[in-house]
Amino acid sequence: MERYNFSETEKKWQAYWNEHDSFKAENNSKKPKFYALVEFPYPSGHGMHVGHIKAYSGLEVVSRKRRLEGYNVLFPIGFDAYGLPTENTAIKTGVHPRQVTDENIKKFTSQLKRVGFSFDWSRVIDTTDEDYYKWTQWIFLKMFEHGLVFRDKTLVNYCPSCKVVLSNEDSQGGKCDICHSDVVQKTKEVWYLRITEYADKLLEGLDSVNYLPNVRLQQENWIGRSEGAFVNFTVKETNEKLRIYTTRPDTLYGVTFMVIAPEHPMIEAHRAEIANIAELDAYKEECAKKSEFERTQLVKDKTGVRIDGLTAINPVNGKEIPIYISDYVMMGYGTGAIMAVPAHDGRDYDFAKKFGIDIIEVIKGGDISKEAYTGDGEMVNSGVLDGMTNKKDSIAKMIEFLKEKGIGEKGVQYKMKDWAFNRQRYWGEPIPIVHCPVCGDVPVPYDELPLKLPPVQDYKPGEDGESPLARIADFVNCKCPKCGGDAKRETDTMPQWAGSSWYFLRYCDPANNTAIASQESMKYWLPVDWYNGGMEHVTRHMIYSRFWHRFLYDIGEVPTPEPYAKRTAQGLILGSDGYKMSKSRGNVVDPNDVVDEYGADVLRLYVLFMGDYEQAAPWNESSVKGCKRFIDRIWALQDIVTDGDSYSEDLTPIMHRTIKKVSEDIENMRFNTAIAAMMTLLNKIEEKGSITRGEYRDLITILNPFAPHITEEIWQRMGFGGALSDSKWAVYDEALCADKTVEIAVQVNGKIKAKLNIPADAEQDEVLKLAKADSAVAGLIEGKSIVKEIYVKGRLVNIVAK
RNA sequence: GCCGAUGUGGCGGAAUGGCAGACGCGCUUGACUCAAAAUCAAGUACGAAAGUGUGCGGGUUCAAGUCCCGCCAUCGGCACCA
Repeated sequence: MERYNFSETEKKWQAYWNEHDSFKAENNSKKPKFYALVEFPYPSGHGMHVGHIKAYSGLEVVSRKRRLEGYNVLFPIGFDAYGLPTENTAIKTGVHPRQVTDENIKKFTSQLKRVGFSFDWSRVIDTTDEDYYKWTQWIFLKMFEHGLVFRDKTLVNYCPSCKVVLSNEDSQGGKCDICHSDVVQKTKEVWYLRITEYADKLLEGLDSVNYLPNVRLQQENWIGRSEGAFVNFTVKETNEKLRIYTTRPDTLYGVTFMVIAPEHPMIEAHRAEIANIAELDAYKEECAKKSEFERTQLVKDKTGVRIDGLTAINPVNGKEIPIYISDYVMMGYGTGAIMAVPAHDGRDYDFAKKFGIDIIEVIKGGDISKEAYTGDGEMVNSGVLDGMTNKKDSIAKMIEFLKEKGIGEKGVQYKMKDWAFNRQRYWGEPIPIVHCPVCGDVPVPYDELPLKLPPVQDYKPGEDGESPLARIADFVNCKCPKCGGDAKRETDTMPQWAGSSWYFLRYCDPANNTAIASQESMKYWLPVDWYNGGMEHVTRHMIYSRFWHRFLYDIGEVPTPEPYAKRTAQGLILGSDGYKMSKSRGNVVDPNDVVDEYGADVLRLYVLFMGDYEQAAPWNESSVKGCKRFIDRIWALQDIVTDGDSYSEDLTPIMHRTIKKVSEDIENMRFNTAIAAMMTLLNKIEEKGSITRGEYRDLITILNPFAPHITEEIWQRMGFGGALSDSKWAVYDEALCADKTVEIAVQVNGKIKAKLNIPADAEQDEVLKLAKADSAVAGLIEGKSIVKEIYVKGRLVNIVAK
């Protein structure tokens, strides 16, 4: 047998699949459907990364198995091509982003094809395509129509380097997600999507889907629902209400001061009444200078200033308490004002200690002279609540009390904020809104979509934080669609998350030019049966797309409330040095290099064999060679193949066991142990020295999803008929999985003393007799009384002797 | 700080409460070769042995990597969220 020529063979089969449309999904099929989705890549200039290969290989294997099992499989791919890196490359090199994108997509496509992924290439989408973003704009307008889009002037996260407004999601940790520079706070006119209106629906929806527990948890944390109460305090001097939100209304009697955010409007409204307004202004200015990062991450010590001239009255006991401003209270959460209970809140405690404020215990159990007590206990000094010990009951009772007295009510808050939806950049979907001096914000009529991104020469952002589109007079100046008067177009574009929020819908029917996709196609394919991707997309992309999908469901445009029935996530591939792969570290592995040297099958096998699919694992060049050896040995089996479509007697149990193991492991994403099981089988076959045609056929069938090229080639050479990709998955018989004889361990008092070869179905009496007769065992139990005898079938015997 | 995950040979990692270290890498020895690579064969947790070994300390059990209690470390998410 000649050596396996992987490069020739892989090209041959890739061409074959291409010509035969082997992986084309059928929209009108009687077969059961399976929709497998992987996160479509952002086509960056660096080309693909082995991490992409691992991310796609998981569902690639599942998809190939499903096809052999008789499913009509939709396994699509596309490109999430709008975004800053492309625009920045364009600015740096002077090449238009359209051209940069096209080149990058070409590069990615060729890389993906070289790996032999079974994507349906007839359904490729590109979010920057006019026929695609037309529908992104269409969905935006639908949201506008339904009141989910609004404009507001607020403090936003602004990246001075990228010159764009960032969402909270894009500026986690106070760093720009794209360029990693520090984000600053800036007042800006911002478009928002009212995602908070969907907070509860997004939470409830989690009950109906099968997400990895960790994924679900992160989404829940992100939405951050908390239940509590709103309480109205009164400001003595102005007789106005100061409204707060608290999750612990049961501690109201322990309130000894109040704190409001530096930006709280009460200060501006009562400048005249406040004696130390200059001091407050100075503090406010100091706070404004701090970035959100400094404000939340670096500040350990509490700072603040007492408002001189305003006093609050605790509505439950009439006590007068001071009001402070401090930056540990945020304007963006709750009401921007809190009641402070130093005895039972760590932050309030720190503040009270620093400013010498009273600390009143209302829950017994801690030592408030040392620290705040946040645990449970008996209520004291608390009027109607005194003597209660259950926190839940106390809270309920207090809420009831507040309601009765008309001073407060139950309330719910979310950490999730509305989605800042505009960017001052060129390479994004234009926001289809016209600003009319008469009519206000007017949507571009649906029949004028797509609102095309004008081809320009100069796509650098404006120094003033304006979009480059603002400089294009042709684009900006227009007529109001409503009144026909002179108007100006919105010049900001959508964020990168827009196009990826609905792409899975487009795959159902990618060429449709009258709808996002036909109802028929969506009814057939949705929901996505299995979605795999990175943990880093769990809180942003996943939340956004679930929001869009749920909205489309609510207005009757899609047939399912949830887009993804199941969600898993792969672990990172680390560099061989154990660090995250990055250009700057120089530890990035290019999949092309691996394909050149070892072949696509080896690359695919290795990324799945290297460890637990969901865990991170470092790249190891030597281990890649191990997979190469495996492939070559599978190839060499052609030399020892013998006639016979059935299994040989001695290999029957392990054949059935391996098929079972591989079948089950693929479903559980335990690809590493599936491959290990096939290696074990191979070892056994080599030890035996021969393999029947039937055994070989089934072995390459279960290996096919992992290593499709070599298995197709062997299939053809062996003359099994047709193409393996059109064949059937191997079946196993549970009854034939067990070996006839087994080796069991013999323990005395839990320690292994001997081994026995016995028939698998041997009875306990028989086995114990054999065990006691063993020379190593006999001596140990002689003269002792046997307390207990345990026999675990096929495993071990344990004799407990005293 | 809160939430979650993880901790097993030289390395990546396997183990429905039932023989810890499957499988792969690496390494050692041998074969082939003038030699090397590749390939093939044997071995490979530690210990001379009795034995000892799954981050540490306890516990349950005939039997614990696995279950329970208490720690430690690493990673990830959230973070003055009231």
